[in-house]
Amino acid sequence: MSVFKKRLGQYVTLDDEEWGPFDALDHKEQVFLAGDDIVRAGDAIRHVFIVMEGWAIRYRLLEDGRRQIVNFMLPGDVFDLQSLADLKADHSLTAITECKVLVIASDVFVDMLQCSASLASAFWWSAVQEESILREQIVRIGRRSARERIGHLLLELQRRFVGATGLDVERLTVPLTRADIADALGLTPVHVSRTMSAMRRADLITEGRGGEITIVDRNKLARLSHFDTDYLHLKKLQIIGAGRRVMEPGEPQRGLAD
Amino acid sequence: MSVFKKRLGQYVTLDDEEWGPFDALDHKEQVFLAGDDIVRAGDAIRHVFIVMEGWAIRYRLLEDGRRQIVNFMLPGDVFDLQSLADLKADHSLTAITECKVLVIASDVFVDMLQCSASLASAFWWSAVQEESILREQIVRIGRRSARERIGHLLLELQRRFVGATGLDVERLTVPLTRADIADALGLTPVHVSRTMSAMRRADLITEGRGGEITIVDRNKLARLSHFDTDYLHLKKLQIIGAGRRVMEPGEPQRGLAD
DNA sequence: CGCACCATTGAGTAAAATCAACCTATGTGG
DNA sequence: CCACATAGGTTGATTTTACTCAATGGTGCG
Repeated sequence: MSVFKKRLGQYVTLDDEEWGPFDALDHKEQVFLAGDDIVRAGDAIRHVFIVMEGWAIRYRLLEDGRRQIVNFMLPGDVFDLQSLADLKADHSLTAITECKVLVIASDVFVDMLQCSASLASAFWWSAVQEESILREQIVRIGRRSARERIGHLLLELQRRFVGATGLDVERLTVPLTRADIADALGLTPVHVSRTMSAMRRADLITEGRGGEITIVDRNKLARLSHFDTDYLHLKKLQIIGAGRRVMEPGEPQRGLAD
Repeated sequence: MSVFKKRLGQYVTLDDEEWGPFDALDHKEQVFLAGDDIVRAGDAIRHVFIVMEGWAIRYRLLEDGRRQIVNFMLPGDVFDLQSLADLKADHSLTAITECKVLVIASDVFVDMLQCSASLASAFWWSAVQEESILREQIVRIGRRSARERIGHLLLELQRRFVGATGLDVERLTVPLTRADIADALGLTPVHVSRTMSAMRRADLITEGRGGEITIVDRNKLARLSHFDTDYLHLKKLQIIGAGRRVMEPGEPQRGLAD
């Protein structure tokens, strides 16, 4: 099953028939190399994109070169549903690793939403989750210390990655430079470097070759970063892997760092 | 005409017939006093709200009492379209002045959207604009100095207020304490006070009785704060008042601080 | 009047930024 | 295979920005 269906599956469970109108969509698949722009600020957007593989960033550049990364697009993420409103992009989207992306014309996409209430509901959840992630990003930057910001972001990325792939990995390969993390969290690369060094010394994370970050003790890091998954609006937890439990919809969820 | 229709009118122009399904909606009107909660974090949301009068804030509280205001709800603003996805609120909404609010059951609202493409498009724009305002808030907090943040926020609030009321006011009555501004911008009240004093001394703003803030030179403040209205996605400018010009849809817009 | 709430101001401190040097991998061309 | 360039990460010294703590004063209200 595609990462995309797995991701939406975190909110609703659709059977093959319900996926029908989606599977029948006229679409193309496009590959972007690391560094390629997917959407440029000012572009008229006429397509909906779904990330199948790779990571991308959504960011704004200020006149003087400062950059703010607004959020990260991971496998399974959908953007820009805002294109349905026929507007110009107010920010840019760039692949930071090689990305495989599904591209669907906005009008075709709208037709699909109108003919299937269950698909519309699933995509609506996706849009709501994205907005919720933006709000959490505001809280993270506005009211947390550097260490809390970094820990919180790592936990979010890890949790979102698990949601899309179903793989319960503590060891996440994060293709982000110190500058990327800094521009996402409102810090400088130097300070990110120092803070992450301190986090390594405090046994919160370890780092290996090529951006591989391991969260040593998820609960401890979650406590220190005040991370709580509520804002991701996950209705159930479906994890595939050795010795993992599978939760049913409706089963109450632990609040912290699951 | 209601502030609400005026606000959506910034994006689309609908005639009486097109507004029909909206006017026919079963709704109630509710008044909240300053300090009243409109939505509490954890509540199941089953209603769409439209602010007719007054100001409200959307915010999250951290465990240790820190507060982050995510955004401000002004007359004409619609929330929570996220209720259409049947989720629990991950944040709270509180009136900061007396608010008159239209309350519509989510399912009734969805029915209306489905029977009118032009209304659906108008509300979709409203949701897109809200998300765009969130992204700009991230940029503001993440990559701007205290003075830039305050100037930028004041300009946004002024512009949004003009959009909803049609009154081109330089003198905006902002019902916000220093603590509110601080919690919105990731600062402390003390620093907000100091920075705004400096802004008064620099003739960027003046302040009168009861939170009345006048933007002395909008263009100068916009330049200093790097404020640009693009992210508000306004298609046309309709201003009522002495000696004001009225722009037609399609007419190009100036980028700065209009 | 006395209380509550808010804004302001001063003094000292802390967190993060800046500037700059240096180190390590990786990749390139001779 | 080595010389060199590039990009990213780290570390030290110093400065800046914003925070903290604390006192003071105004305003509105019962």
